[in-house]
Amino acid sequence: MAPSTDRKPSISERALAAAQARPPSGPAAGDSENAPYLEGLNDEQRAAVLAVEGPVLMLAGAGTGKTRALTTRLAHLLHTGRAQPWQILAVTFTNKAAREMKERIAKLVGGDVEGMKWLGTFHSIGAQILRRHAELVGLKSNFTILDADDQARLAKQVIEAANLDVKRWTGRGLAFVIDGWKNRGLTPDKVPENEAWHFADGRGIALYKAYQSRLTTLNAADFGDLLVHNLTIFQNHADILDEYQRRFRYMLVDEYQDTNVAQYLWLRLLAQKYKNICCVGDDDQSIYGWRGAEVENILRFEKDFPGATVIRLERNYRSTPSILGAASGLIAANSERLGKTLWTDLEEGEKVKVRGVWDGEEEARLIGDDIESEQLKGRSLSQMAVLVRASFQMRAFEERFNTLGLAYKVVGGPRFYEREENRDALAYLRLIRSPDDDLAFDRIVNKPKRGLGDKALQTLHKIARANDMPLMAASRLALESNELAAAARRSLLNFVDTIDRWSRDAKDMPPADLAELMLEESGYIEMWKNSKNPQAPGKLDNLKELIQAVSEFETLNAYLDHVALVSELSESSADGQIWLMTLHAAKGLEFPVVFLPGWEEEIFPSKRSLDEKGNAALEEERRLAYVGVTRAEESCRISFAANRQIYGRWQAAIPSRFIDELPEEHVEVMSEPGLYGNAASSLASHSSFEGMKLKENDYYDNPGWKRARAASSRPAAQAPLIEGRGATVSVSAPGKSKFKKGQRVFHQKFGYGKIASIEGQKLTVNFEHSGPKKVIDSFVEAA
DNA sequence: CGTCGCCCCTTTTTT
DNA sequence: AGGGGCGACG
Repeated sequence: MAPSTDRKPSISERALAAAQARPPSGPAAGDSENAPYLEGLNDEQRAAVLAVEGPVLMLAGAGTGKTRALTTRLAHLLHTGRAQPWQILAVTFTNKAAREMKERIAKLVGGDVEGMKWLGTFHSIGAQILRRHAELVGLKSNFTILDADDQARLAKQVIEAANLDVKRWTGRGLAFVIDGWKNRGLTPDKVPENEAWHFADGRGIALYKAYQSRLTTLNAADFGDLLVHNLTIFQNHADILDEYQRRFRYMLVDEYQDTNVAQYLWLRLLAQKYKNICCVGDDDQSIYGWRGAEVENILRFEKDFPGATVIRLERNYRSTPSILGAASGLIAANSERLGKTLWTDLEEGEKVKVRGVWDGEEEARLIGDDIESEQLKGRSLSQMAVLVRASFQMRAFEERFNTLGLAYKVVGGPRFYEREENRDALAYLRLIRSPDDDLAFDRIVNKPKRGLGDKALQTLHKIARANDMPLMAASRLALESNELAAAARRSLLNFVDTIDRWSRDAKDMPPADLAELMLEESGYIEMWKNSKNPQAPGKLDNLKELIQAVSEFETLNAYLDHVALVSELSESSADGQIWLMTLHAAKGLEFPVVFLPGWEEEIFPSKRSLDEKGNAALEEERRLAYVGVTRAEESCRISFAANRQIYGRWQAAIPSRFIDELPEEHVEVMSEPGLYGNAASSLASHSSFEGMKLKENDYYDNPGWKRARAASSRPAAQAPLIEGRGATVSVSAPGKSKFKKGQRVFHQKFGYGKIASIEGQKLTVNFEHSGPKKVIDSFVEAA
């Protein structure tokens, strides 16, 4: 693929020229357009580095060397003395991105990035600022940061307190609605009246208020608060805003397409003074709309910052033309785009492979086989990744990899700190740091059992509510009254005293020692040692690991903040391990070989996105597919299964519409490897491609296909077929079924059933054993 | 007070 | 399929 002739280099070239023409301004001691770190950058990247003054929007396609341009830009700012490390605000979206940026800058400028204390995620920087001014929003600086679980728990309490039906109105539901408001920067007083109906028949805003007031009592902030409180402080205290505006001479924002309104407002406030803000993003990779991200932010940048320099990075260094072509064809189906033309000089390479399989197990087996054969060809495991839509899809692969003895590494899998024992341990630590943390108190006051059961707890809650005080304080009050039974009182006294003692210990003890002491003395470790729960040994191991993690921090505060904001153990190196992760987690990464399983309707695109009205959600799914394909450098292998187990039930699956959208010229349809010799396989897939322009529903009628699955040990006569765009298959195209309503049919997985309705080739069949299901007609035969 | 068993929901995606 | 929540029992 060659650069198209009508690209518009003019903007970036102009920017480059302008940047070069501008005499070094400010204390630009070593300013130079020939600095060594600029070597090897292309013109656009260079422009992005050198256009330091004023607003800059960098539209960077996948694999165009965005991070390189970005980190070089930072190095340039530092190197030329335009800014001290602490005068630069650099925000990323994920911890991973922040870490990577730090490392790369360190390489460029040598070691000294520690001074860059304002490089981090929105949330970590928001938390940092909030700690300094917490009292202005009614918190203490040692406030607790709640995670999603605590948040839902608290929301549930609020719902209960309002005497609403907890079954009908869940804590998670309320937390979700409140999150939505916070994502838009709305405090309870700013939520439009008519949105009260978003929850509990019009009580939404009142509940939001109650929730916030509970948070204040608990001395806690949820994720959304970290930014919204910042906004409140900035808006109410001009002097503080001014201080930060002055501090941040240069601002840099990564993944700008993923920012939500609150983040946008936050950035705009901070940038008002110098307007040296550089936002980097790619509208085609916006995949966090569900979390409140607004692509509009990127689309209106030039309006917000008039005179902004816009630079496009369109030269892709990562993927082969086939992969790029497939991805471009796919994303072209979206309507709301700024539009970009990626190009590359790399060699053609292999086509994107698409493979249909019988079910999820077979898919995992074949991918496992592929991985092993790549390994035999000398590819290391860490060069390969399996990217799934949702984490429940990982299990099949983990099982298969375990069977094969392949080392794999899950990114963003079950979270370490979400496990029961670790959350308990953290609750102990949290209570030491912030005695007002009722959620922590509730969690561990009777764990291990201390004879403080429901009865006692209810009394404590009652006292706490009556006096509007935290449970810890209520406990002290209760000890001076007669409201508790004697045994409970003794036990509570002991508990409170112990907490007090630990709090004193905490002052002059390394946090890891404290953690160990607490877990021992509280009897918590003992509790698991005595437990006959089969998972107990593992839990004890996790607790050890947790103490180990604490030991990497100097203060308890630092550790707890880290846990709240990072929520993962530091990653072990992935040498010699296959990567297994969600598509979301894969953003920003690249791998020579990428497997994309599960491309089926209702999985990918997800059911939820299909249920949504309008096509915004569907377009986001498509962007996610685009992200997936563009992770691949050399080989991209998509697969789909005809049957999938979901919620423990077998479902017939339909190939994803995204498969149809891949341009034919970049796709190769594969049959099942291992069933063919290599030569035969490529022959089969080639001839199939030609021969495959069969009648529409022949794809599933293809006897080879069917046979392959009936007896998967027997070579299929012909590859499963998929045609390119247009003529396809078509699962989605209307066709006529050869069956009649009411007819009795047989399906290999579901057995016998009667056809209830027919819609094109999609049948709804009432199976005798497995109930009503939708299946493709070619999967059943007349019975 | 603790254990058993039934029923419900779950599966997006992350800070 | 699996886990959590809740009610019924010991």
